[in-house]
Amino acid sequence: MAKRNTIQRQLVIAAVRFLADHPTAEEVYDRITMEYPDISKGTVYRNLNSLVESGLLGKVSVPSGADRFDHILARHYHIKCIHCGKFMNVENFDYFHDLDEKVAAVTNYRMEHHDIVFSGLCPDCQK
Amino acid sequence: MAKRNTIQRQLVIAAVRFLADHPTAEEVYDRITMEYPDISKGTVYRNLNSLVESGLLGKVSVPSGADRFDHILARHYHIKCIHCGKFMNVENFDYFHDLDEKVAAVTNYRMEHHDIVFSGLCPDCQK
DNA sequence: TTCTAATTAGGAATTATTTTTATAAAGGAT
DNA sequence: ATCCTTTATAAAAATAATTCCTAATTAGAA
Repeated sequence: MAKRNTIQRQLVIAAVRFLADHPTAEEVYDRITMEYPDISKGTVYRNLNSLVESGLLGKVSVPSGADRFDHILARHYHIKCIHCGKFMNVENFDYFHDLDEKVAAVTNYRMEHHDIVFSGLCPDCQK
Repeated sequence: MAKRNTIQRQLVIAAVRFLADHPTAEEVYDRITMEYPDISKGTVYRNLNSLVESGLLGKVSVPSGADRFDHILARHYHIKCIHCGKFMNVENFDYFHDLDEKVAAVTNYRMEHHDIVFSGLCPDCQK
């Protein structure tokens, strides 16, 4: 039987798209409960992970923090400010499409993807 | 005042070196309690993070799992098997020393470092 | 449609991970 | 030795994520 397109599933994906900037599961939950207070946190977590498995959302593992979810599916990298914790996309920087292949050659893994997280001081925090 | 080199601190760093392959805080704690059962988990966490701040250990944020600690200080990348969860270093692959600089140029961050985690099927799990 | 079986949600509890807090103890400086 | 600061312990709290059971919902068959 196929995956069911429940109201909760729609709410989860809509919330991630609305929040846009890599919300955590908690932030997605908070957003949804504003208009649909009866959803349970377990449901949000379950749907987030299910949507990631289906390839409809991305998931980013963040240093010192909860996992974040991404509505942008095109491959890209992330950057985190070591002072204020701000987490965002690296814009104007090309994805290394051949990197997986290169590392596959030296590791003998069947490569799926790679993640890069940069850490540094954001312009605001440099002041 | 300088950092004190306590027994617990020595035990923590020795355990990470002994375990070698990116133990989690829990694994470090388990290892130490085999010979020194009175150490508390809070102490292990505190010392691990303190050693990371001092630059004596590395810390790696792992997709879907607890943070891992690394006794190798030379910059390198990591790879995780999406099937068995095995986590290891990428050997024979050069670190991109100029990558931080390039991304700093497009983001205006004062860059500190970057982490790359590859995900794929390890040779064993391909069978 | 209506029925049926499988999936999913709800709600709470549980597990996992990490940090904090309130003492107590210990090391270094004076 | 005395003072001051750092660190340890132990427990609790905070944070993050998953699991369990039952009831409700949904997709697809009839």
